[in-house]
Amino acid sequence: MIADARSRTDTRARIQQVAVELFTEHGYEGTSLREIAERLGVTKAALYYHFKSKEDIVASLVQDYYGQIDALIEWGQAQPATAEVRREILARYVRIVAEGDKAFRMLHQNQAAVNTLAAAKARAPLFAERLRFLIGLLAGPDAPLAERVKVAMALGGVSVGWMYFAEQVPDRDELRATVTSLASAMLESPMPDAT
Amino acid sequence: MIADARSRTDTRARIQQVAVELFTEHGYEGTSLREIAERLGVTKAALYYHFKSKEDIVASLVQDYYGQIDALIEWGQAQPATAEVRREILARYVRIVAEGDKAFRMLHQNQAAVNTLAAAKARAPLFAERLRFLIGLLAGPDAPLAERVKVAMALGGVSVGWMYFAEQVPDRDELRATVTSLASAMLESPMPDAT
DNA sequence: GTCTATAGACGGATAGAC
DNA sequence: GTCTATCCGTCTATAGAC
Repeated sequence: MIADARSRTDTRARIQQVAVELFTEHGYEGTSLREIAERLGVTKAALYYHFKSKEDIVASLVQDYYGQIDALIEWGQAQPATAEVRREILARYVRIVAEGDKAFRMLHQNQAAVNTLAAAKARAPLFAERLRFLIGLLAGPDAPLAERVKVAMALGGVSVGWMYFAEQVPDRDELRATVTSLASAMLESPMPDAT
Repeated sequence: MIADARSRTDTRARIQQVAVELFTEHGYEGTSLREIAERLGVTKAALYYHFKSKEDIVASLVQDYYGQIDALIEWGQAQPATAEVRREILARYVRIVAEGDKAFRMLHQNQAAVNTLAAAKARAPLFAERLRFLIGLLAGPDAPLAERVKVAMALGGVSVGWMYFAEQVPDRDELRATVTSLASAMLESPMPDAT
């Protein structure tokens, strides 16, 4: 554990990390490879050794993140559809959001740009597609509309609740527990009467 | 009501409308003025008669939309802090989201780009700032963290719940009622025990 | 694995005619 | 109020030396 702890070829990981920061700050299209290279203290050309294009950088981030969501969906589909499983799916979802934090925020703040990049390759709006599966798992595939809306709102609440408070809270684990139990409570609450 | 119903100088409004569409599809930075002009059947230069810059176009959209939110916040601050007022604030918020629909989605999907544009002018991240005020109104300014998280989640749920279902639902008014009553129920529900 | 240098394209913005 | 023409900057990406 001495001398030049980073090195080897974690350069790739450092590029990803800086890219997340800058894409979050200035947006994907608003960030040039020059900026990324400068913050890393290398030149643009060096980036092209590790990634074949700018799009490839963001694609690697998308894959890392959505891979976790997809794994959760697969796991959920293999479980029985009980209330307890649903609670567990939700808890795991919150954990993914909480740990993927920075990448998650970046993707959220660049949905338009990221979706069009993805749309060029595969036919699938990223967020909406995953949300659809998660709603299916948590509400049952042919639950009435109001139930599905409730589930979507609970999941949306998780994103906003986490992202708004994560940076300003002393104890992130406590926040995670709070968000999880609030979202669970919403899932399990009966439908209110229409106003 | 005959002949050439659009004309006069609603060109400005048409530019805004097309801009919302394209910024949503390809992102703000991913959309060129050439594309906007082409879809309108005019040239780039024509746009500059109506807006002094590309940034100015998005600024006009931001102002239209956030002006409504700001008006709601002002109204709320002038009301007594009763449960009924809170329900009304929430109902009005949902109405703004539902009516501002397209602009709202565009702003959401371009947060990174839009925030940096705004940050250059005034020191204020747009979304976070408004959210802060709304949370203050709905939870009380020095409510405990968990309460504020609950409120943030309810508001976030409104955005996601509306945006995900708005395009695929037969009756938007019914969706609005559903979203409103679900969010209200969440606001008024007691805090669950931590898991 | 990182550099210098440059190709090649496209962007926002302006000038000035009509 | 819209057009043609053009300027100038920046960007992604590549070639080729070290």
